[in-house]
Amino acid sequence: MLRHDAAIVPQEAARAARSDARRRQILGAAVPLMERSGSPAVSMQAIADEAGVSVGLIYRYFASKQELVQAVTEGVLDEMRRLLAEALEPEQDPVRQIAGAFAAYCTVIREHRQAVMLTYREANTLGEAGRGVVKDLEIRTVEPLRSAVDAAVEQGLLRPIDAGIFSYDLLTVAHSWALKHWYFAPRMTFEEFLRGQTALLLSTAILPEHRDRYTDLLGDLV
Amino acid sequence: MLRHDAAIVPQEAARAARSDARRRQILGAAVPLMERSGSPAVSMQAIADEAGVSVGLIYRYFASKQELVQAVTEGVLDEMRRLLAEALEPEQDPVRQIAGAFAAYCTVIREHRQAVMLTYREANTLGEAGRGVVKDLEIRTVEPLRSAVDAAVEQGLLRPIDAGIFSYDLLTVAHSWALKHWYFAPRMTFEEFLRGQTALLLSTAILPEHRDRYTDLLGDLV
Amino acid sequence: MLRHDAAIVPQEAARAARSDARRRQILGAAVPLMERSGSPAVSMQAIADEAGVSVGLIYRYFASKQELVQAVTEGVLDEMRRLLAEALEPEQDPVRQIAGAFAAYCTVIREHRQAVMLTYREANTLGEAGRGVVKDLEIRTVEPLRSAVDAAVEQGLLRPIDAGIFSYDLLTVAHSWALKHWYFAPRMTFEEFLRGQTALLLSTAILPEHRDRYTDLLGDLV
Amino acid sequence: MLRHDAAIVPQEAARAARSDARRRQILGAAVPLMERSGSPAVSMQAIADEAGVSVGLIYRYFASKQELVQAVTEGVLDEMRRLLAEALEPEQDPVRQIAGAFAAYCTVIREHRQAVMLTYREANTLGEAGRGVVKDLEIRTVEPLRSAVDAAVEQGLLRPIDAGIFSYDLLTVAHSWALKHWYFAPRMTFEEFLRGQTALLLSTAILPEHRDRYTDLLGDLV
DNA sequence: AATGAATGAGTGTTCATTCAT
DNA sequence: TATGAATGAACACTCATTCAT
Repeated sequence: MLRHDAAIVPQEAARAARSDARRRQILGAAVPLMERSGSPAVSMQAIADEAGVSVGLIYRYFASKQELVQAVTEGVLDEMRRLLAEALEPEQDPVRQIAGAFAAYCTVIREHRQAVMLTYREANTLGEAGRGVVKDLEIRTVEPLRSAVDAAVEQGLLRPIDAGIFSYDLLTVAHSWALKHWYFAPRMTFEEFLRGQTALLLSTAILPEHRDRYTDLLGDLV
Repeated sequence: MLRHDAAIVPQEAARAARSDARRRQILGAAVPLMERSGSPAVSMQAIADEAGVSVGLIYRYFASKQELVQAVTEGVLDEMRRLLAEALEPEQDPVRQIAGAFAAYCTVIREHRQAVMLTYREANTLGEAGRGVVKDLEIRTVEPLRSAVDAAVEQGLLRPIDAGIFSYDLLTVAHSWALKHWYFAPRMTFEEFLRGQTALLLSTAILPEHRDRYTDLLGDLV
Repeated sequence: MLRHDAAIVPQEAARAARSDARRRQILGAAVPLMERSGSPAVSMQAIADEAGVSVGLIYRYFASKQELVQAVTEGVLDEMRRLLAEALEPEQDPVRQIAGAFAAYCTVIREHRQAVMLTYREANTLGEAGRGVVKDLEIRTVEPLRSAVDAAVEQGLLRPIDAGIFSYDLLTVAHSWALKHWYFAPRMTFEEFLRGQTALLLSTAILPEHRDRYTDLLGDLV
Repeated sequence: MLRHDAAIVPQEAARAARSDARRRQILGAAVPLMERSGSPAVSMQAIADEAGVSVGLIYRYFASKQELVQAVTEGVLDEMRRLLAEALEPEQDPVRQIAGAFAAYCTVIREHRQAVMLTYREANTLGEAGRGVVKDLEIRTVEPLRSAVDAAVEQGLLRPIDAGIFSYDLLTVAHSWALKHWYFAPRMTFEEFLRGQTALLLSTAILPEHRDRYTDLLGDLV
């Protein structure tokens, strides 16, 4: 019996691995297409062609187009969250943690503008369940930022602002490099955007008596 | 000849007026449908039914669905701009002008959440030309805010912040009541959102020596 | 107002007439195809081609394939009923009425073997509602036969047989010229089938004292 | 060589036995599915799942779905024939043989209504060859009935009726408990159906001078 | 100016069949 | 022998667009 199991289990593991690879292959084809044109404009045939598989095979891995769109959106959001978590650098000072996280967000968003726009576009076409997942993922994404803000307030570095509002504003403004790219990009470089927004938003929050410690972040707005 | 002209011109004017009424009738049917479901999910037949006209007639006023979607989007944006302009109250103090404009934006957005989301959704499906119009309209929308910021900086009430960035951040944050409604709405009332955001964003910018004059706007964050 | 109505009503009547003609055109194409191959084997495209219209147009007149199949089946059954009613000759003697109706049934069935088989095949693929209509039509079809049997029993010409069973047996046996055509056709002519079955089934029922009056129907079986 | 053969032959027999078991396993899964829904509505995957084998394996035993449908139909017909042969009780009197066979037919049909309907439905979708087998099986099925009728006629118990017609009518009427179940079932019990039809059909055929011997069969219709 | 019948290309989805393992 | 992943043609159905009236 043990031998039997020993023979079976790796076989099943191999199958699961192949199956996972297929899913990734299909999603990998679908993501850029949907980033470019939005899910309604992308046909299953186009995805199949891009992935180099047949239409029928997609339906072996995703029950419907709706489910595929859902998986694409969640995948993109999860990837964003992962990248953001990864981009965070360890930092003792909570204010510098906030600034670092904001910079990390902006940098990742700069590299994945299409992905950000996809999440805004598709979030509304998803069903109720799908929307729930999207929300959860976004809240988990903001989490590091939020806890840094909480810590900074607790340590008396920031005014007693609402961490929920402030961290979401930071995320929203970071997203605006993608959503309002046509506005910002012709007017400033990404670095100027990042520096300007950091100064603008942080100068809000830092208590006057601690500003001197963050002149590098606040620039002209000390 | 003169008489002829005299007879024709009003006739043409009447025709133009009727034509305009038809356009508005069709757009008036299309807007709520597309706000609810997004343009790809709304068929020309559905719009015709809603408007009480035939499909064929729509094509007499809009060359294609694409063009109708464009007109819907522009119409919504223009309506937003108009409403915002209208909501602005005359105000001498530029800082209070900013606060007033932001409050006006938020209030209008609160009443037209679907419209805001439509502009984000459709903006990316429009062609290059369409996108240009959208951008122009948005810039014209921010204009009152921007010039108030400029004036406030000039009068030495605000730090020397970039008016372009700051006014766009204000717009973006106002939009977030629509875009992130699922996040904010369960956590606070609209009034709390408005008061909190106003204090948060303005406290950034107002120079310390002038803060006392705006304690009503800054709340706990003076 | 009257003049207005006078202008409108014929217009609508004309439209209804055209619409009816279209329905008939589509059904006229669908019926022989489905008689030949059964509804699942006939594609909407094939029906459209046969009718010389586009697929889309079919859906203007029938909401779904299911509904079209239903209409085809009902149409065939109704046509059968109509033909049978038409083939009935006025006849005083109820026994001769029965024989005449049976002969009429067989004759119509002989000309529409495919149609009979279609009704047997499709009846089971129809939904509950559809099945109801089929049953009603069949019961209405047997009605003339049934009332003739009732009359004959009442007048003491037949034994006290169950008219419901007997008339349905007559229908079933008439159908068997279509359903078991491969069996009967090589063994006898249609006339032999008709004469044989009439004698066989009627000799059952006629009371001995009246048999002499029907020697022409009973043949060797008097 | 002999030893080789001796080793091979049982091996081949074992293989054939296994192969037969597989066929039965697959058919056993396909029959109820197709009885319920008709062959076009049953996918090969569904049959494989029901049988607990893979799709591929089905194709090792049946060259195509068509062939499987054929085998299912033949299997059902053959099973019907077997059951009917089995249900026949030894009986000296040919008239009682006829009545017994008819009762046996009706009883088996009552238990296998779906199977009967399947044979009517599928018979027309089979190819020419398939139809041939179906016919042969049906003729073999009627055979006991037919020879009983022949014997009864020869012994002077029945009028000189055509045994081919009469035995087929008996089969057809027996089938009508399945085909017209919606009509008969709400109007009478199965026992009433059987008794009524037996009396009705036999009273046709039995010569007057012998009727007294069969009052139990003829009921009111003696 | 206005209608809506008509088109047909295109969509998402299914499923009989094959074949590498 | 047995699997089930993979194929792709076919299906029912939709809808932007046209055009005779």
